[in-house]
Amino acid sequence: MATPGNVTIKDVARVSGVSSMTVSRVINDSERVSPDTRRRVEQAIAELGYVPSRLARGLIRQKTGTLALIVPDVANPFFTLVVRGAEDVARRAGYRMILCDTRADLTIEREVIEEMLAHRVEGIVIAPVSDRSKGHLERLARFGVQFVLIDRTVPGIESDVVVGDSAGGARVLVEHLISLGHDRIAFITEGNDVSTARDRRAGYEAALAAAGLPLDPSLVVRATVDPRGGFDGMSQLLELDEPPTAVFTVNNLVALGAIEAVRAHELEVPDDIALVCFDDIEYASRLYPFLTVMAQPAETLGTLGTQLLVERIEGRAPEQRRVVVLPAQFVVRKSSGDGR
Amino acid sequence: MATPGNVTIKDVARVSGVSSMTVSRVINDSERVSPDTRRRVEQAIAELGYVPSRLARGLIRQKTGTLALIVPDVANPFFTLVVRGAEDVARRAGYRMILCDTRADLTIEREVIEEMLAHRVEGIVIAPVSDRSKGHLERLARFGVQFVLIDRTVPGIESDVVVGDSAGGARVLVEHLISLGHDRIAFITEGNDVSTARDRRAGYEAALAAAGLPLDPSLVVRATVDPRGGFDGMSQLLELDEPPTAVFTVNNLVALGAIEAVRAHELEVPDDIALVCFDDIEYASRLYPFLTVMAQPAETLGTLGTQLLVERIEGRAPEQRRVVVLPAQFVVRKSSGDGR
DNA sequence: CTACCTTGTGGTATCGATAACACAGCGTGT
DNA sequence: ACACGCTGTGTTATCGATACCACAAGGTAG
Repeated sequence: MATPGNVTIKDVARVSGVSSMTVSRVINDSERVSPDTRRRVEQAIAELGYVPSRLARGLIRQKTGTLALIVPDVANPFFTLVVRGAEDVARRAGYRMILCDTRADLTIEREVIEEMLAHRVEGIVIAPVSDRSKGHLERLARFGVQFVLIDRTVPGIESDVVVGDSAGGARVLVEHLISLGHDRIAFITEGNDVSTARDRRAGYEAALAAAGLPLDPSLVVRATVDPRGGFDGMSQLLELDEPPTAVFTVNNLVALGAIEAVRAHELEVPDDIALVCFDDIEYASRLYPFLTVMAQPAETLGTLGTQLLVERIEGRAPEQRRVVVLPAQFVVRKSSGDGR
Repeated sequence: MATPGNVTIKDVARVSGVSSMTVSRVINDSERVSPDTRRRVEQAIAELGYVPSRLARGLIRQKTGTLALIVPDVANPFFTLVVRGAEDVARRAGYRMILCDTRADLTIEREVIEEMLAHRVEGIVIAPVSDRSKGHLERLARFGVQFVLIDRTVPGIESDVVVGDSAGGARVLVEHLISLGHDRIAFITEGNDVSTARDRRAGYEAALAAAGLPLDPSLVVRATVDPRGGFDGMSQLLELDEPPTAVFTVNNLVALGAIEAVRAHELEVPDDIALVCFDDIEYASRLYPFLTVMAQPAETLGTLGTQLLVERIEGRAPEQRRVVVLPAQFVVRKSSGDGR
């Protein structure tokens, strides 16, 4: 049997005895079609299993109905929720969503952005790798493709933005540790060229300063944002002459690795080291409500980011850029301990 | 400044003083272009920021370089890994991947499949909602779109398939419970129209039969495959006159809910109820290695499924369908207890 | 009865790329 | 010197849809 993959509007036209323009009108629910004709055309469509090509339509209409979502790590439970939210809003708004995982690699990010330009996506929701993504983003702007930054800002890029309150959240977490009596509090973070890391560091420093605690540079260690980085970072801290009594990690995955390092040193969280971090791990917390976290509304970052994007694409957005800072939720569990 | 979004091959041709065919040849690395011409064209491309449209190219070439991945729940850590694997292989093979989340809803599945047909994706990797997806899949086949089933088979659909060993894995899990002395072992599962549920049930029954244990229908309860379903299912079991002493759940999310139900009844896993399930939860297990699971190679399902698909699209696959059953890894942790 | 509008439909150009073919210019073997 | 082949380039048709304009048939106003 013939594959209907190559059934075109002309085939439908021939079978139903009208021109392709009329078929097009039926497909697009345009007014000017007599009920009788419409019926005949619809029947032909059903018979032939015709599906209009979005390629051809996109080419002539100059819009594809496709968006892209670019994140650094889909397997991070935080971004997984972002993905779900974004995908859902896109579908409801009548758009398809292409997912790209950059693996936090600037080169891959550049490549996927080029790909998305070639695909003529109408807009992009992106959690950029770092400030160094600026070049790619400027290229997007020059190309005339709308985009919304989520989770991370990039200095010099004036697009719509949806982020969590990193500075405020970090401050609350660290103040919590201080209130429990800690005065040597470390921070395991990633490079300062990622806005969330920068902002969380600012919150960390602000909390220390407000409490009159000194800022000890040896307590701020830099790591990759995955369990391995957390492991290495925590190991480094534990080997200091005067190790910290509490640690704040820049995100959930780093915290997991950090805990593993603590255990590897035959110590325990929170008894020997108190721990707090950004971002919850939904399913882990259900099983074992252990980590004291600043839980960001991940799914909302995805949904809201996509909504702002769609509004802008459809010209329903104000000219002014919109910067949304979503509050995070402070969830106290065991890992921060009961104090010293 | 003009947005280069509408820079076409003709603009490049004009600027570099050649015909668009020559530009096309440069873009496609075809041989027959003099070094000098090539240089001029490349410079014009750079100057104008030209990016060839995949729409136009796809239309004329009759291929889009796009695949689709359709899963029932991207937020399930199992499928998250599938997504990562699939996305990665697709990118390396030079394809883009559109992600669709059906939320285990047959209607949404039908819609997204139609969308993907309209997009003229070259192939689809799909974890179908259930056996009732058969109609959609037949439509795909008739349309001439290649697809590979992952995680779940569908009776009557003879495509390439990559699944985990559900029957074998289930049997091992239940035998483990039996070896620990349990003889009232329950199974919380989903509808029998999902192949994994069916196969795991077969494994469950086989293990009981092999041990000479009776099959008590009241110990097999049906639930939705999420924590809520697990909670409800376990609650139902705990309220039996003679509750089970051990429970096998059809997947990880169901297990989480089941545990919550046990706790809600002021009982404990594994002391009061032993628990085993399919599918690990990577980050949860790192934090708290608690669940005894049959860990499927989720990322491999994604990578291998996509590889098979690409091979088939590119005509490098044998005519014969390929059915790959990947072994799962049995990981004993605490939730199954030390026996009675 | 004529001018004009509305309705339903068709014809043709077009979106941006490539396939298929054509062809000019030059080198080469005999 | 001629047929032939190769190199580099251009011309035209085409992919599948829609925009835009044209137009016939019938209704309505004056």
